[in-house]
Amino acid sequence: MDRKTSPPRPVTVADVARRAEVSKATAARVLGGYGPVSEEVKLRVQAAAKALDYRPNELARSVSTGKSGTIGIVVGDIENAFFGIAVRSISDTAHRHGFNVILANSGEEVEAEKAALKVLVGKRVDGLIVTPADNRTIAHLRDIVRSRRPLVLFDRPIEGLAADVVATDDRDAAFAATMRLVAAGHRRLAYVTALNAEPPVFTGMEQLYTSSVKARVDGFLAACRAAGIDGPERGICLAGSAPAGQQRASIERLLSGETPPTAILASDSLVAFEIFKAARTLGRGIPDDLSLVSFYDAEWTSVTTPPISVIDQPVYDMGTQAAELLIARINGASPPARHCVLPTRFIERGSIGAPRRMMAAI
Amino acid sequence: MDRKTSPPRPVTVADVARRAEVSKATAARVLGGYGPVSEEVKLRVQAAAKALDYRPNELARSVSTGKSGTIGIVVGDIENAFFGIAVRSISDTAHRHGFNVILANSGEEVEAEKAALKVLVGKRVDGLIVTPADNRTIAHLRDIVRSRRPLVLFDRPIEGLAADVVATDDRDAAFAATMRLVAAGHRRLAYVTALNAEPPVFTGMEQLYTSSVKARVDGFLAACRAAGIDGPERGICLAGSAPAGQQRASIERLLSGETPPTAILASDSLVAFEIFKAARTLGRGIPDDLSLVSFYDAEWTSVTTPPISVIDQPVYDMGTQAAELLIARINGASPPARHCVLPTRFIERGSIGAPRRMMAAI
DNA sequence: CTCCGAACTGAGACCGGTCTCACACTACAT
DNA sequence: ATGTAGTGTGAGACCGGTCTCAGTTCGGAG
Repeated sequence: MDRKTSPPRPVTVADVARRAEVSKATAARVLGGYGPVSEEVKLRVQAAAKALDYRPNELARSVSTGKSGTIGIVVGDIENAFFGIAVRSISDTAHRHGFNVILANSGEEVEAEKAALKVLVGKRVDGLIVTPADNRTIAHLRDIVRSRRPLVLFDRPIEGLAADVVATDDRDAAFAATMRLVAAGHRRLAYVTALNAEPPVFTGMEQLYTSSVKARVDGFLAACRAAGIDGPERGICLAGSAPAGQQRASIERLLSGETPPTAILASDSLVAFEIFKAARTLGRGIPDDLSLVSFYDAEWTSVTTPPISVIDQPVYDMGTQAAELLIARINGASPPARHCVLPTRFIERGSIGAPRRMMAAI
Repeated sequence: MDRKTSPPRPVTVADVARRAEVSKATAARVLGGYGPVSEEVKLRVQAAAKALDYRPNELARSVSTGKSGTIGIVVGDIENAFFGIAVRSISDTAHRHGFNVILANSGEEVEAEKAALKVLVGKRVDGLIVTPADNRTIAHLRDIVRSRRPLVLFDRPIEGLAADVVATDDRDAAFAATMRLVAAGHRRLAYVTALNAEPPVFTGMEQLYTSSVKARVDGFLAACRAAGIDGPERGICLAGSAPAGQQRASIERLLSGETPPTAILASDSLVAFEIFKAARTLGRGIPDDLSLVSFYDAEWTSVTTPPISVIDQPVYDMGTQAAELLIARINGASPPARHCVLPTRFIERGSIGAPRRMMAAI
């Protein structure tokens, strides 16, 4: 009967070894499950470990093996359901393969992203999954690649970076959705994204510092041009994200302009949410006064009146895919950088209508 | 000009020391920022570190200091927006205090929770924030407390466990919300939660294995009794969670019964979401045929027609609070276990109406 | 001019694991 | 009997940091 006094100093292999009356090496073999040990000794050590309530110190293990059994995730914002599910999916897959997950939030800011990466590398994660906040400053990502630490870019490719990528067919999806709006008769289209810009006006593609958004805008513009709409760039609205208030203001300004758009493509579900609320506040009916399509099939989009048409992204699959690519590489695979593009699915609901005549003019 | 060959073996203090022509101890002092070092040597070491692109190995640091600078979070389900925000808030607060976060998902299963805890303890996290999945099996949590590792229970208190708790006034909130429904004239009330039970029928309080739900049901029943409603237990529906299909089925069964409830209090926003959809599918109008109130002010609840009345829980604050309690303890504070109860707020929207006469009868 | 203490530095132990190696000891072929 | 392959074990180096402790150097006080 051993008394259960709480040990202030955690139990180590040496403690177990002493109790089992074997050498530290032998105890370590049993506890670590690696060397050849006789059945009898094994049992004795296990008993000792149990009696002392031994808990292996994974950190010490990692420092001597060089593997941490951990993968790092850096996302823009966990609050965003899109990333929430991605994290869920990545962590499910990771656990299935015996890995753990350290999570970091960049808040879509490069500096935070850099800091997070530094910490994760410091913790010697075996690999990284990152949604890069800004494709203009990527030196820190280059460093990761150079140091040969497996890296998977999630949702946002970066050209010229030799890392695996899991993303969706953003350009095509945006193109198709825009075409759908055009087919409904719209000529005054807007694309609204949460990107920040100073001043908050679209002046050119080089402003679009997250690659997925860039691809989407590209698809949007291409569709507009294909439809013979001129000056579609004017419809691009960088609504900003930082303080929520600012985004709402941008959106209300967009909707209250002299010639407001009759149809909007929203870059993510948070923006779409703001648009939906703004439309309601301003008394614009959907789909009569305004047609709306959003990226990502967020929960709320299916229960509004009318429900919102969306471009569904297979987030869960994306996460699984990303984790699997990463883990394969961690386990030694080293094919050239792969670029996985997963297909999106257009879900038509009730938010698309024909533009009103009076508004359709000009 | 040092050529930038990628070093397969990461750079260590010893490498830096060699290059700076000082002892390992001195280099470590500079790099770790702890001992007295002359300005000149400091610069030399820093230069060497930079040239070699030295990245401190936090694991090694942790194993010798005994502190990991990391806190572990175990939540039921990150996909759930409630937990998403909690995680966000905890990780924000943690970073502010120089801590990192390791995340684990229990999927609301005790076994997974145990496993997660084991891993986190293995990684020597400095403290833990946990939403216990089941208050009937808590030996593993007891172990944590016994080992003196700081632990904060999030959202779900466990009686008799000497750990800090951050939760909301669940009983009061449920009581008040129920009273509101009663005041609207309802006599056939239901409380729907995602808990699993075999068979899926409510037989007694001891079935309610998550403490927050227990408190809420308690409040619900108390309110019903106060209103003189008899047999309110019959209104308690354990809809289950595991396969989503099962939950929906339970809810549809509840709504299609002979004497369906005229008002429902939903235990979380996911359940409410299912109820909302089921009501729509079955052609029950809200609030005419059915009044609905949900715990947690999820995004979607404000944009439905009608919008849903909710019991708003200050999740972000709860997270911050939990993280702060934990960090205080990690930093040495050791007051007796505290129980922080944060107030909820009832947000009345359009989902509460009077019961129809014909349905109100009996 | 000596002595004392403060400031700096290096040697080496230590944290808790892994892992290499040498040394039994057995067992079986020669 | 000897060779030899194989198994189990212990001693101790190692991983990459921290930290103690014993010098060394230097300035200023006595």
